[in-house]
Amino acid sequence: MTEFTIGRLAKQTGLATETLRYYERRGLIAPHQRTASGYRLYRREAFQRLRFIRRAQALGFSLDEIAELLALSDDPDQSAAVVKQFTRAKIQDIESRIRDLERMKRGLAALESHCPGHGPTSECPILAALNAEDE
Amino acid sequence: MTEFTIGRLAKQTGLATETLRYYERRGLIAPHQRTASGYRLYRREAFQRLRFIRRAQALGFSLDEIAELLALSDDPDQSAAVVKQFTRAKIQDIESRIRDLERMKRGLAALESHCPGHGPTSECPILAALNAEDE
DNA sequence: GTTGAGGTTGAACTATACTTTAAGGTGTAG
DNA sequence: CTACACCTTAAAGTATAGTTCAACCTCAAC
Repeated sequence: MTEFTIGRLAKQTGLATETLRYYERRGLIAPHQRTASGYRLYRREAFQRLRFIRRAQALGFSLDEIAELLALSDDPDQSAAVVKQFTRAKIQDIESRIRDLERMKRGLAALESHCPGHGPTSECPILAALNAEDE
Repeated sequence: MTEFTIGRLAKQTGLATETLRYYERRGLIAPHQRTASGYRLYRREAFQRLRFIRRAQALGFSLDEIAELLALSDDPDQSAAVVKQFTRAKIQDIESRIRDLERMKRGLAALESHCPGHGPTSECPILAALNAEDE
């Protein structure tokens, strides 16, 4: 069997059929053809494409970005330089998000360490800090 | 002047009037009273409450969580223990997100270091890795 | 031939934090 | 008295990644 209905593809990839149709609307993956009655038929390449999507998602790329990556991958005239630049930008984006989260974590940890963990909220240093006049 | 219309409160806090109305719908802040014609009137406490919201947001709390924090702050019968637990849970949440991002970053950095940055996409190791058969 | 699993579509819903729009009332300065 | 800035509401739109729903069609088995 070299062709799969959407349900088989879904079962084997662990995705929901609705997700596959959603990816199609987003331009990420299309069935190779349709049956006379309109059923989607996918070939083995679909698994590869979905694996690409899954891996790229795990690396932090959005579906829009993945669509761009797939377009680059599909077009032999494109340069690897574009992909590298894309990757670098994503690394910087992630580094920036990590810095934001580290800052939040430090702020929370400082508050948490001052809280005795008992008594009324009126004496809670965490709430006091959020309410404080000074900056 | 001890009372402020929504526009004045917005200007002084840097928030949009729509955002203030949105916060009201979300149960975060309400005007002290209304004029006969329905205009919202806020008192000085509103600035404090909005500062609380801003700071809590900067620490990574969602508006729903901030609503809970404000409710805890408003209720003298609540224990500081709840706030401390809340803060701990948020720290763990943030640590988990940082770990996810670190993992992504390592994956991207590994790919990026293998890419020469020139040549056709067909020879791009980044795309190759995303397409690769093996796990 | 009917039942049940699985397929089709478009639209609406989820979560988060707003922003925008539409249609209309209010307050004040000239 | 008429601009014009500012206020009101409810509803819809934005971005992201789907999920759920309604109404209907198809395919294989019994």
